[in-house]
Amino acid sequence: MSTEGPSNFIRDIIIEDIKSGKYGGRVQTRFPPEPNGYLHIGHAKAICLDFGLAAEFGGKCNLRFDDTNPSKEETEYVNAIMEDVQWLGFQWDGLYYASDYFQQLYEWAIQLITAGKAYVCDLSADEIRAYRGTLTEPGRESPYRNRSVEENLDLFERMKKGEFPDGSRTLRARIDMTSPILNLRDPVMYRILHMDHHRTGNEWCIYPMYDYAHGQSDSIEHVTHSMCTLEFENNRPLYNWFIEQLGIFPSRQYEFDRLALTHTLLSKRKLLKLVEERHVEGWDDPRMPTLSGMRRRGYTPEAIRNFCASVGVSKTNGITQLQQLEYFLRQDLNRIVPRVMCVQKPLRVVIENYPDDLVEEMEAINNPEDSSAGTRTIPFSRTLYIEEDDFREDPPKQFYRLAPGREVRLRYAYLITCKEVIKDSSGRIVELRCTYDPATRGGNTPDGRKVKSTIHWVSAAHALSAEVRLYDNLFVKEDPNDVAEGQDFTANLHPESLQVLHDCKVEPSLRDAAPGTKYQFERLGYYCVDRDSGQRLVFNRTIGLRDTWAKIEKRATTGA
RNA sequence: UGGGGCGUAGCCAAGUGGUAAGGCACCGGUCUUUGGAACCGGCAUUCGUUGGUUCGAAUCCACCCGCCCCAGCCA
Repeated sequence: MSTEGPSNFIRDIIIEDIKSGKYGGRVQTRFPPEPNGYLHIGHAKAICLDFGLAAEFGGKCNLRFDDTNPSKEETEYVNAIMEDVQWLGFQWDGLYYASDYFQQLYEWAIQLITAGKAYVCDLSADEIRAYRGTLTEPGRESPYRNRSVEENLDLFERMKKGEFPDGSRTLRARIDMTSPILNLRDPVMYRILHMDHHRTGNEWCIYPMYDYAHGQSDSIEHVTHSMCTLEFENNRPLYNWFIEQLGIFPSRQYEFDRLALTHTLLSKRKLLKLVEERHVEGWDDPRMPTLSGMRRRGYTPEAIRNFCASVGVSKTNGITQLQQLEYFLRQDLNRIVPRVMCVQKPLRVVIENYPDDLVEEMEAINNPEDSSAGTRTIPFSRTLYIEEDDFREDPPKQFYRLAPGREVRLRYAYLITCKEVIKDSSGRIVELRCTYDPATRGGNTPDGRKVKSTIHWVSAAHALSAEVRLYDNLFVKEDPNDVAEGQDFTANLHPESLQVLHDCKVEPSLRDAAPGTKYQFERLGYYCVDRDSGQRLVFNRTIGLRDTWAKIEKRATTGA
């Protein structure tokens, strides 16, 4: 057991519990998603906590699907969730479903009815709401609250048998209609729903509510520490009430703050709207904050886990800046991903004094952060492509890339000097005529001369064409929900969150790059091969490199 | 005077009576065949406010202010 390193209040509680011998030093947690949608980065924080704490203290963590509402749940989501949890790097001990417990829950309901702690109520949904009272006024007791145990037992059994239509009756806990805690004002335990369930089919037509299922499910699994997000603080009294009335294993619930990120939406309802209204291409669109979207974008599980660890666990409603996530992404990618050259916006360069028929293989380092990654060779020839942004006919101050008369280094190749700029009839620069210094092969300068810039390139005759998809934040504003009256978050959608470049040039070593493979395009950023890639190469930009020049240039144009 | 939570730097966050960790961002600098990475340095006399207790308060007490959650037969 480790008690070193950054802690948090839940971890501290666990350490205390182990020390005091509560639960015999055992730690059992669970991650309990409802299979009604895809997992996103917010869930990743919960997963890291649930699985991470169990692992740290030699405990176990179950994956339990909270599938108590058949109207929203599907097997497709169950499978996607399992895939995402494993991709993130975690393996559950037990795999369970709340629906596994339907029979036990039903028997416990009968036990509560028998004890006079639950009753069948014939009030409609509207009536129940009216009887519940308000935040400041107490509720009123249902006229059905004092039915006899026998009648309740009979009615509940008939509810189960399917004798009544949806919505006609509910089973309610008999607690206190005047409680200041709204959840305790005779909460509904069961509702009638004649609907197929993704696992139990038509076996049941009454389904337990979250509050009646969750705590008992934890208890059945002997969960010691049940973590959930802050909005469930209000449910804790009820969670405890059922466990106490039933006299079952005392699981305890602890609430922590939900993850929130700038420029990002993490509400299943809103993400669903983005998908349905085709603002994105699907749940795994690389701009989505879903784990499947992030995976396709090129995120690594390690980066996400490190990020989750960095934001900590507390009870404050904070909004973490996206840059913090991006930092951990770059950090991980930087040390594991091979470098390669890609020219996104090609500008032709002809080396006038380089032999027309010569092709040299230049040796390049695959990953300067990892010497075991070795080297590869890249063909060099007379006609090349360089990045359009790496040349300025009239270079501004502090721009030290290529310009007329200026010398720069071609990465791993030669030093070249720009002699002439060729334009088309419209004045657009179409080609640069340069000369190279044969003594600088590999980019070395035997005379010790310095050049201020090294730029990337690709041999025109050897380059492969590729499509590159550049992604930006899906939302322009930090808070996507910050909109004018009458608008919704879609008003904040970034019109250029996806930009497709169709004729990028990549070095030939990328010919057979398989989908999912990650690279750093030198000086540009991190990219990965999209699943759309085939005979035609398609890359997703995961994240750009930090760009100091862009910052300088922006500062200059903004007029600082 | 409904209940439950939370306020420490631009953001996240340690800290639980002994004189404000760390990370992101930002700003300098070193180094560099990626304007990347790495490295060095800077960045809260003050912890929502106001009082009080104390030799000593972000930590204890009181009041006030602000924000979040709860009135689904959703989870």
